Formats: sequence, C-alpha cells, structure tokens
Amino acid sequence: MSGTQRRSDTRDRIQQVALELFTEQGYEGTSLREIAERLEVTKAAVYYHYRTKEEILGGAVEEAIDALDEVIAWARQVRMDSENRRELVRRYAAALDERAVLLTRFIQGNQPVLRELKSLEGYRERVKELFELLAARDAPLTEQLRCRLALISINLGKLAFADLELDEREVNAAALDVALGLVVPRGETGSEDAG
Amino acid sequence: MSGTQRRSDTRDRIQQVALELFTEQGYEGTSLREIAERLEVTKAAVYYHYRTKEEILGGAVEEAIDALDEVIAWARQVRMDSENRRELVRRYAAALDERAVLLTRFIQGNQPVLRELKSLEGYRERVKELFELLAARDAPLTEQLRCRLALISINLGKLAFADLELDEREVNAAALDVALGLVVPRGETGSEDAG
DNA sequence: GTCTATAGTTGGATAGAC
DNA sequence: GTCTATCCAACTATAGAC
Repeated sequence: MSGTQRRSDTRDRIQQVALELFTEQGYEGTSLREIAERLEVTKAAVYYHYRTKEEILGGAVEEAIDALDEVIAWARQVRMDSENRRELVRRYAAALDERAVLLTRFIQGNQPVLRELKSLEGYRERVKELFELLAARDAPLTEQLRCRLALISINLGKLAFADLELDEREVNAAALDVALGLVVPRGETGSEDAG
Repeated sequence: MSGTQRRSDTRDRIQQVALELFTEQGYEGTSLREIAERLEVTKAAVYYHYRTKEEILGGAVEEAIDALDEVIAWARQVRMDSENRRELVRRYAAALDERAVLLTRFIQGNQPVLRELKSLEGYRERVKELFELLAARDAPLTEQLRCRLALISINLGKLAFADLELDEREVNAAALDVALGLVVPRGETGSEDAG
C-alpha cells in the first residue's frame, strides 16, 4: 500500500516457481535450495519471504480456494436444475486458470504428503462442497460418481495427458463435452424435479 | 524351492508393509526406519532383503503388471466390439485385487516422485495399452476421454472415497455401472463396426 | 539372517554481516 | 532485502560383529 511493490515481486515469483517444481518433482522431492537456484537467489532469501516451506504452498492454495469460492457462491443462489448443473461445470472449467490447474494437478499427485498439511483442508472442503452441489447426498450412488467424474474430466482435459499431443483448446472442449454428459446423462432440459 | 520358505516370509512382509506406508505417507515421506519399526526388525535387516528402497516398490509393481498383462492378453485375442469393451472393463475391475488397488492408489497419489523410478515405466505402458485397446488412437477425443474416465471410475470405486462411508460392494457395483456406461454410451449391442 | 555402529549426504531452518 | 556461514536433524546405505 505504501512505498515499494505490494508484497514484493520476488515473493510472487517464489510462489510461482515453487508450485511448478512441486508439481514436477513433488513437494518433498523439491528442496528450498532448488527453488532458490531456479530464481537465482539464495535459500536464505527465500526464507526472508516465507517462514516455512509449507507457507509457500499455502499462498498458492488460497488463490485457488478463492476461485472455487466464486463458483460455490454462484451455485448456492440458483436452483439446481439440469441446466444449472451444466452451468456449474462450465464455471468450474472456467475457474481453473493456469496456476489453479497446476495446483490441482499438484494436489492430485501428492495426496499422501498433503494429508498432514493444514493449508489444504480448506481446499478439500470446497471440492467436497462442489460435489454436493452437483449431486445431492441422497442421490443414487451412480449419479454421485458421475458428478465426481465430471469434474475429474475437466481436470484431465486441462492437464492434456502426456501421451496425446493435441491442441489444448480441442482437448478442453472435449473434456467439457464429456463432463456435461456426465452430470446430465440424457437430454433433460431443466425442470425434471419439482421438489 | 529347497530348504527354507521360498524367498523368505520377511521379504514379502516388507513389501506389504512398505506399500501400505508408501500409500499412507508417500514414497519419500516413508523412511526405511519406519518400515523396519512396523515390522519390529532393524533397518539393516530390511537392507538384507532389498538392496534399495526402490527395489521394494519394484516388487509390488511387478505383481500389478502381471495382473494387467492378463487382461491385455485376453483383449488382444478378441475382436473389440461393444460387448468385449464392456468385458474388458469388467476384467480390469476384477484384476484389481486388494494389493493392486493399494498400488494404483499409491501411483495416483505420488506421480511426481515416481516419474524418475524405472520400476514404473512398465506399469505405465500397460495402462496406456489398455486405453488404446479400449479406444482406438483415431477415435474421437471425447470417446478416448470417456474410456480413460471409465478406468478411473473403477479405481474411484475401489478406493471408496473418504467422505462417503458405504458398503464396499455397493460402491464397486456403482463404479462398474458408470464405467460400462462410459465405454459404450448408448445401448449398442456389439457389431456396430465391421472393420 | 539379523544386529550395532557409523559413514556420507542432504534437508529445513537460523544468526548475523552487509 | 539479500548474502555467507552454520546448526541440527533425518535420511539412505554400508561395514562388520554375532
């Protein structure tokens, strides 16, 4: 707010680079030395901006939580008919910007390590809430599974799996297509339940 | 084959316990000391049976590979119509016994660490081959995605996600149901392509 | 086949100069 | 705000006694 850059540029660069390395090599597989080297600063410099390794991750997680919160806030104020379920999936896909996708991929690939990190409890809550908004707790098991798979489909698309080298937008479109088919199996138009 | 237990009982117990701990805490998050302690032996004793930490994992991976190879071998000798694609999914589900599920979960949750472990190349090859058997390389993107999601669905079911506490068999049945719907979207009966 | 002891690294984190 | 230097803990792995 006052003189220098807000929260220093280095601080943000650390977060960005750390998340990249965490995703590539895993959280425990990435040392602060590596992060520092990639940024061409020293370990101690990193420690100036973040008190612990976990705090670096925490910053990135909070940004992703904010993005999910926007989707949740929207979903809570509408009636959850078929069309709005589809819209929720679209908004989820849109909310996953580049850094959030990186985080999602990181979380999926580092679950055991992350189980003990408090920074991620909030994130998990949000994902759980999205699932429950998409499929009521008393919905048939198959429907709940399909809704989970729908969001996974979006993630899969964004990650553009290693072996298929294809146009990113094309894959994203396909992923969205599949996801939409999963949350609304038939061709229901939007007023099937009047409960 | 000769006097003692074949390959010693301890060797197998190490593998079992190691895989459990790797899954719970991650590969790098688990030390050989912990493995040894859980088995009430010493670190050096573990090193007697396995030369490296990676080798412990390697043993478990090979078992899982064998299971997948059986499915692949079957799939290669049949014509891949709709009914056989469904059957492939069923066989994949059946091939995932308790230990293999543990391994699958482990692999999914530790991808960055495992990228550098040679033990897993073979495993990844098999999974890729299963995908290609299920959906031809020139199939529409959405179909390829659906087939991937089908196998993921089986995994999700087996892992009986944390928040839903339900009957295991019921979840497995639902997962299989969803998976079957994904590999054969409509109600196709089995001879749609004569290529 | 299992132990003790220890070598040799590397990690996260801190103190204090500049 | 960034550095050098360093502490301490933990890890993988080995050597050699029993």
